[in-house]
Amino acid sequence: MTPKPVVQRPLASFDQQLEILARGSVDLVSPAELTERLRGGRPLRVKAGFDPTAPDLHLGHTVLLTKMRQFQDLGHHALFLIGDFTGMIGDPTGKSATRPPLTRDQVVANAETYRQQVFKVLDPARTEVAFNSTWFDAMSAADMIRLAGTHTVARMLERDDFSKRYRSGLPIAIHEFLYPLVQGYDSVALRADVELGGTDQTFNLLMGRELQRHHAQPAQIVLTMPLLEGVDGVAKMSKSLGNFIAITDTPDEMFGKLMSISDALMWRYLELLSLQASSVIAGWRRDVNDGRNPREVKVELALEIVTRFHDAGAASRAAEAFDARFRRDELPDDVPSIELQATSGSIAIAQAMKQSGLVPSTSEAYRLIEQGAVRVDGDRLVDRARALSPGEQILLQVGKRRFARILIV
RNA sequence: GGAGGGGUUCCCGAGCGGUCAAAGGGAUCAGACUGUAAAUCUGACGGCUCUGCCUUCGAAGGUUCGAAUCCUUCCCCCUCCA
Repeated sequence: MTPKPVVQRPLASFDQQLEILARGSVDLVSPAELTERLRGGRPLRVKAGFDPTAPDLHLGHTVLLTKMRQFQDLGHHALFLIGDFTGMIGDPTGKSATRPPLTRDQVVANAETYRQQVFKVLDPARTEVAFNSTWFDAMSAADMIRLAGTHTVARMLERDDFSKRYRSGLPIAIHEFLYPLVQGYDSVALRADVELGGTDQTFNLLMGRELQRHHAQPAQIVLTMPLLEGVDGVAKMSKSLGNFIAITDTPDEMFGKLMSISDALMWRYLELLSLQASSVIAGWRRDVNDGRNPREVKVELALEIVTRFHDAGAASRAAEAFDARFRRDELPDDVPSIELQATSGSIAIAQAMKQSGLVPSTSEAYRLIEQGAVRVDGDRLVDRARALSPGEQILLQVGKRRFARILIV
């Protein structure tokens, strides 16, 4: 049987499409079903749910968005679902206490922030933003009970988190059992063909399949993506660990952070964040094996990501600024100028460092001076008692990244 | 309700009357080396008016020349039994 190429942008064979869509994924249930649905030629409805809190996205969140974008580039339709109703339950992770429900205004404000950030990755023309309160607010208590009646406690206890808690005698509130059902019902309401999620979502995603079957819909394909490691390469990227690259980071910050990741992590980032074809990335890998400096590949990655969240001009400027500063040891062009008052005739250098915000304490300042980390007008400072007099103007540098022009008045 | 164990500097974790600003590891910062990579080496890692002084070891009192270390009360965690 010859598939008719009726997908809107039939760039690739179905096998190639499958390869693109499965790239980086942990689980795909199932490849055969996905291929079959791709062959159907209809743009697929690809759903991913997002928490109505935490609208400050970092690259970890964009793994799913990037995957959605890959679907879009093959002609499919993204369903960006904001779980404002689900937020009342809070995903049962067992670690945090029940979250306080957000107000309507907060949800609306967060949704707007999402909109601004998310469309750096997604194609707005092929994206539908939905709120699950739309259908759940309209649901009666009787409807909810019917929904709850579709599954058993035993079935719910299959979920890893629930079974662990049950076994160790930790509490599971009744409403937590509703979470997978609610999320699964979203797929029914949206008539999702595919749902994307992190590996921690597997149970909930599979629940969608069952509920769709229950409602006489074809079961959605489930695609889970791994959690992205942070810039330290160890823990998952998270705001609280400080190992994140925010999508609102400035071009310079973003470029610099990407250049600082390890070579091993670079390949991971390319696989999960880059829209480059796998064949291109494989080529780079061969080049590096043949002796090409991995740094050059990292520059490609940094350029692509900065371009995505800012633009190509910003990316090349960031690359240039990075080279100037770290390869040619030039000064950054945004050195802050600070005026300091010499209250008693002069001001000690350690004091100036603290007051200008270059160090948190004078103790820290003295330590850094003793370690040779401080430069005044480009020369290493050795005299820890160096005093600055009114009228004096110096360029102060602490380590490789902290700079200030100080004027004493 | 009963029995026991514990709260130490960002995190883990030693110390159990003076030699303790407090071992060791992690994280972090700085220097060296580099591709601001990794790895490695070196050093630092409470504060200050900085070669000395001041404040920390759950909280408040007390004993002592001297307490993170002993006593009292209080607060909070954990384990076992009921």
